[in-house]
Amino acid sequence: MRLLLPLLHARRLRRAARDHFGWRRLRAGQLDAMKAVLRRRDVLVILPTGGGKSAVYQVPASVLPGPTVVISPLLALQQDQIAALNERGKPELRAVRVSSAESPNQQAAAFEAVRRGEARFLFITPEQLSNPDRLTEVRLLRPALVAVDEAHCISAWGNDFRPDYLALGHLIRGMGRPPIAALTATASPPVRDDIIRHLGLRRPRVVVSGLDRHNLFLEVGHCPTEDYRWRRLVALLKEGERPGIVYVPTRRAAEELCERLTAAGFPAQAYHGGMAAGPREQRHNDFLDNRVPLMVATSAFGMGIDKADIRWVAHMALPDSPDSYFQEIGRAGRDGAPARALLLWRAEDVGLQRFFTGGAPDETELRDLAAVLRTGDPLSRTALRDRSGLSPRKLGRLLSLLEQVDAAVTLGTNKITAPSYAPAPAEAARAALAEAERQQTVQRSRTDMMRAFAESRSCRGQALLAYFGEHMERPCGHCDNCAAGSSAETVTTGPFPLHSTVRHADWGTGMVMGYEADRMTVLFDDVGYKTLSVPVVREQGLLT
DNA sequence: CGAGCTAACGCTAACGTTAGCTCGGTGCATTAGT
Repeated sequence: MRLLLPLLHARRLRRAARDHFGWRRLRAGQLDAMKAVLRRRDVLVILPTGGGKSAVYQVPASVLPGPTVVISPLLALQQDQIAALNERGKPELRAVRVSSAESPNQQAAAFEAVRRGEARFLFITPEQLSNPDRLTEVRLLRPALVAVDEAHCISAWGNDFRPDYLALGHLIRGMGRPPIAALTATASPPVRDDIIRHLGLRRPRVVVSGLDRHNLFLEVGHCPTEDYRWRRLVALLKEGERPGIVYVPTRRAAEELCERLTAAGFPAQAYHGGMAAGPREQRHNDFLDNRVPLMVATSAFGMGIDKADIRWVAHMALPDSPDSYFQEIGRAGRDGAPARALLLWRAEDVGLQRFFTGGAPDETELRDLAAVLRTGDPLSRTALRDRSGLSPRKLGRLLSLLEQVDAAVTLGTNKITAPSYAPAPAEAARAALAEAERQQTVQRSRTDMMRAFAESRSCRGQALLAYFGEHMERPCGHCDNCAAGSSAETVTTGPFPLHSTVRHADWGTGMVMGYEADRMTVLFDDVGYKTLSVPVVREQGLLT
């Protein structure tokens, strides 16, 4: 019986995929992950190409005895996902949502539909769940599964931008701790660790597949001047392939480049987070429906672009990390036809990334805030803002740091206080500062890796995969360096096995991520990614 | 770090130069006022 169960699961899943979704085949990675979900195991799924990632939770959810809560970061994205499920017209796939876009009546109706079994999926944001009453309502639904879509947001946004992402593990425990399926298109080992740690995944089944995009040609151009960068972009546009996405670092650059391109005879539209919701949605849809051949956008344009025939993605600045870069170029060529990723970078681009990484927080402000939390009653965010005089953004960042060093805790009432085991304010401030520095060091090391990738003369496919902790035996054959013949033809290995743990006198312990020509990349716990020369490591015994 | 703006400077006045400053990404939810 024990041996039979997996077979039965596989049959049930295949039948559900066929009956509800019309899919006759499931990929190996997909089926493995689905079986794990059905066995009520936590899973972490990393699948770069769009098609089929949602299926990993949706197919098992359609046969599970209970509703599935889908935590998804963007309301627009939720809307598309819900529409896609409801269009199938199957009762097993009906989806509803609770968000600020619904009236209290609509929200009540959504919960009621799930309670009655008329809806199977409840879409919701982390912010909604951080409301204790809301969380209770969700718990009473007795969800059979929680799907965390775009799970890399935990790592990318949790620390400063959307702090409720960091609390997701607690929130899911608060809804009775159903099994969790975390899904993302890209997650390097430190991002995976963040996801597993913050969600509190228990011995998760990690499924990684398809990181090497064979049909995606990787190309990097170093640009000494802004004018050269423009000319390289124009050269790409003259080839005439459409549609394409041009990523720029700022909103202003998006507007300006869009205008300049249009004036130069390449009709384009701009997209960024500062636009009004109406035109923004309009442009998004126009792009999906082929009414916009060129989109000039900031990183706001990304998640939720489910379009298979994007022919290229160009970057007009160095992205902040290979994580972001891989996520953004991954939107090209999902149909499997040849597509291109062109990175046009200047050394000056790094400065902007340094700004975005943020400076060190003020130790005095941290200490004062920690002191306020320890004296008196728990306070709401608004009260804390009045008391401390800090801006909402800054207060959020400091609170998040203090929470991470056990100097602050958010209560069920959504009020914040210091726990009984909190360190003294001075100690809390010191620890929070150290934590902030650690996060910045790791982020800077990611930017360093991005720059190293841009400057590399070796195979780019290998370099990217090594960054994501995967080994590629031979050069990829679909990057500029391979085409130029500068990628090393021999299989490169070194003194330590891949993924083995090493120790460096100054940088502490780390994991061997990969070898590339005579260099090796190590991911250190405290200082992030470092690239070392293999001969030097050998001669001087740098690592043990 | 760099772009782009403003004000001071020089001193025939007009306007060119420059020092000093600010700003720069990603979104949920909520609220006050039409």
